[in-house]
Amino acid sequence: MRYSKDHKAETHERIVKSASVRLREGGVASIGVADLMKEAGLTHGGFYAHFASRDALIDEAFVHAMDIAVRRWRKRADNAPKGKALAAIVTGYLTAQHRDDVGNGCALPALGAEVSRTSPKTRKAIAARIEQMVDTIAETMPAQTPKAARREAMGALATMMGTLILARMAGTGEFSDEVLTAGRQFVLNAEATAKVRPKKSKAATGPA
Amino acid sequence: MRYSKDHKAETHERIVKSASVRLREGGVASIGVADLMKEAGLTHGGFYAHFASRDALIDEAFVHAMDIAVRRWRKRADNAPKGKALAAIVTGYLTAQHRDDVGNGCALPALGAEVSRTSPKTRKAIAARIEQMVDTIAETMPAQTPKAARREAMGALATMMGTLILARMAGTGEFSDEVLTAGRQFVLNAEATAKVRPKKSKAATGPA
DNA sequence: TGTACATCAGTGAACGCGCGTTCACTGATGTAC
DNA sequence: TGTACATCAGTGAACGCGCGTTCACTGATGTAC
Repeated sequence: MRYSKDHKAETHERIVKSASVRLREGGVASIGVADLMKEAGLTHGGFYAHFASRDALIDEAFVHAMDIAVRRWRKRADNAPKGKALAAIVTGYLTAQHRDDVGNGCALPALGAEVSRTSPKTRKAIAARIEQMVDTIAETMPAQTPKAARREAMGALATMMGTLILARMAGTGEFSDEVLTAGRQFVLNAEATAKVRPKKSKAATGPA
Repeated sequence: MRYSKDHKAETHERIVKSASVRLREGGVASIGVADLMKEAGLTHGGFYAHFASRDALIDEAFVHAMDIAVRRWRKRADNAPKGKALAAIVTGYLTAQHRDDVGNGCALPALGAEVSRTSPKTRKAIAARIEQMVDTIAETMPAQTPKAARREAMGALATMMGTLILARMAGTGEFSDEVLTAGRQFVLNAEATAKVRPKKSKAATGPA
């Protein structure tokens, strides 16, 4: 072998990593083989020693971005103070900094719509990772039934990513900041209700 | 003139309309000049009698998609039963049908991430329309202060669009359906809390 | 230990396709007389 | 009312650029002897 035994694997990973940043920043269209190789300090011809095609790289970049996101959610869940984990998570997630750094931010708001245009295999891999995120958040939820915790986690996750997207659509001004604030409040409000209420929320067997 | 006086305007609108559907369905990358003109029953050369460039059309298509969305929110708000408007809106918005018909669905979840890649001018136009949506929803909110209603509306809007995106990322199976259900519950939970609580939610001056 | 050979990550020129854009032309209709 | 002319939405061939992909080649290193 020309280089140390895992030199190739390292190069491969370097390409996938920078692809996953660009993917989040500029979408699939922003990924160019030549650009990416240049960023990795190589020339474009060598690309095909690592990937069967541009599409194959894109699939990997999607999954990689999701993997990073899963890891981060787990970290957030682990680090959060017992009892008010969600508050800590939301506060850390819905920040102006996160809004303004798409490339290094969460994969969910960045990739959202583009996911449906990937291969079925990749879509499955992505769905599996979303489930992992949901489960991770659900663990931090104050008891209830496991199913209720899962529902709450899904709602919170959807609100967090939705808020970030909406804030990004709104730009970087006052209005956008207000969206972030509203999103934080909204998650915490919903959780407060869930904590207070009895298990079922459907029928008129509520407290009143 | 060759055709009736507003024939050109009609053709123009037809192109923009089908572009806005494709835009939501497949993103900016899916918009091809030749394809679009064919869809309008014309040949590609005529395109430049209507638009300065492909980018100019894309800008128009973005704004058009947002306009449709604004109009729909207003309709929903107007048609909703007094007192439980949000429930009606959420139930109508977070459906499997809406999830599965991206091209004719709401612009927010479909365009999300791509908005930041449009021209500053278009981004401003989009932000203005988001504000209109927020105001429309805020009107349906049970009193409180106007500011609180606005916040609630933003949170609800973010949750609805976020849920739709998350459900789409999750595919079309059971898991995805569960996401929709969770999103509906989450919005209603948050609203229930807001209704019950006194104005301020910051300090420890709460009910307990 | 030193030398010849094999390997293979990486090079860079070249290819070819898709697609946005241009342009000379067409022909149906409105207008001037 | 009829005829000649001007207009301009639309046509379709052609251009050219960007970019993914291919391929013959390189040269540094590991391995065999």
